[in-house]
Amino acid sequence: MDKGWCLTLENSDPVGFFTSKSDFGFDLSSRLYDKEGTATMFLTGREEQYASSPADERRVVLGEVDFFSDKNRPVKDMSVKKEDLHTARESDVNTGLQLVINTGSDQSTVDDGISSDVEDKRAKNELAKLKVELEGMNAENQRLRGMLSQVSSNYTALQMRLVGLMQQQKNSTAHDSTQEHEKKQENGGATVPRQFLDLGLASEIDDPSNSSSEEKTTSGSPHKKIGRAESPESDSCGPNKIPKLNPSNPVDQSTEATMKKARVSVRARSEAPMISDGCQWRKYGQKMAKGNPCPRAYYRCTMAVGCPVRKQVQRCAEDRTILTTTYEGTHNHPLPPAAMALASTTSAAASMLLSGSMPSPDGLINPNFLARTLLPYSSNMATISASAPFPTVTLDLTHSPNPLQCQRVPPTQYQVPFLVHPQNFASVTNPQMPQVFGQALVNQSKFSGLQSSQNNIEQIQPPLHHQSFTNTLSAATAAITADPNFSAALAAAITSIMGGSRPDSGNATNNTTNVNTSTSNKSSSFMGN
DNA sequence: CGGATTTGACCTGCGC
DNA sequence: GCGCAGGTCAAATCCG
Repeated sequence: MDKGWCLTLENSDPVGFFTSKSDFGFDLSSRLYDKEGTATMFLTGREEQYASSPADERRVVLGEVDFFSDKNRPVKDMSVKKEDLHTARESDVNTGLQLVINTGSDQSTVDDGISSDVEDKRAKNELAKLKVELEGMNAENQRLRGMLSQVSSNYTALQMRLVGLMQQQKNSTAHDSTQEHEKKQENGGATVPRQFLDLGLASEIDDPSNSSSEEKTTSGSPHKKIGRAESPESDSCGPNKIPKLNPSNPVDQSTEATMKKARVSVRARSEAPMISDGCQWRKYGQKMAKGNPCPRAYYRCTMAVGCPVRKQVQRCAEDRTILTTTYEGTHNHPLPPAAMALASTTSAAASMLLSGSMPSPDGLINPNFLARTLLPYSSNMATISASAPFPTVTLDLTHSPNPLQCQRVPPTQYQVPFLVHPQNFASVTNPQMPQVFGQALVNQSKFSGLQSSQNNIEQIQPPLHHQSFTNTLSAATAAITADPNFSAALAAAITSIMGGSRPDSGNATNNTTNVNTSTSNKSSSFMGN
């Protein structure tokens, strides 16, 4: 014999037996309403003993409880909107009366004064709480903005200083050497600082040689032919030149080559033919790529003479709203801080990818900075691949932003406002230079109304700094506050990759780690909440 | 007219 | 060595 609870309707036969009150499926402190919500029928629970065997129908009533007596009612006259419970509970007990159970539970709108007050108070409390949270986030937002701009300005200053130092070094070596020796000094000098400056500032070291070789190409007569064997790979950052000039250092050779090849790829949804990334680009080619009906366009940075940075833009074959932009090379010119954040991020990522370790301790591309700068994409995916032929960092921005971001950023046709929203000034990336984003939309005059001439750059800069940059930072910092976990995840991903394969060791194999904060991903175990 | 884009040709690297 | 695909060049063309 078992003891249990018998549920009965008022003045009717039992409708069910349960081993405990909780098994009723709803609060026993209930009354039943008809569809109109008027007539009530009390639920009554009786404690009974009954046979566990179905054959034995005998029951012994031990006691009967009216759950609606004042003594047992948990909240006096608490009632619940009938619709809620109708849907939720009607199936639990089939009374055959199409009754609606009123449990007196606390989840619902209210139709009497007391519960109304309680609900109001609770709502107000929650509202106040949210306000406090919002204020906190705003404060953090402001703080991060300040940090971001400070880092940007620090970087710019440091970069300019480095340029000056390099120029100085170049000049001093030039005076002391023969012409042939000069060349060696230039290139040799380039490799030394790079060793500790890593990718971000390495571009500056490349500058003299880059500029000189590029100037040969660009500043010369348009009809002057540069030997084909020389042109593409004879860029100072090209892998073929270094070994000749510095054959005694194979490590540097491979590093140079890898740096040249290191790429940062950004996938984003955009209707525009090209996402704005703060740089000025000139299209120099277009090619049909195998396996993709969409042509691949080739662009070269024209913000400075001889800037070796190039990018490829191609639409995804599967989803043509997705635009894949791949950057390669290092800028040889300072860029406005407008787009520093993300540029630094990808720079740091690429740097780590290439160096096989966390960024140099100079602080420019330290993990914290990486963290802050990558966070705008926190709800998206960063894929870092060391697969051949080039180590590539891919920022996949095609995933939906997380709810927080949705709330903070007005919806646009783009999913990633920070990157491709025309008004927010897209900021994309440079694989190696922590300063690429800036002057976005210089080439996107159809969005901004700005012209894309060199002369306008200066005109553009003030609004960049004061308006668009602010917008960008807003978006960035908003995203930062939205997901504080992403940076650590990315750093872990990079470290993970580096642990498995070092591109500069020449044994790059398929070794891809995904950092995905928006969807579950088996390969990113470090992103668990 | 000057700068940007287009486009066909050419070069290079890689796999077979 | 050959063919293919990716990447680049530069003359032609477009456009403001």
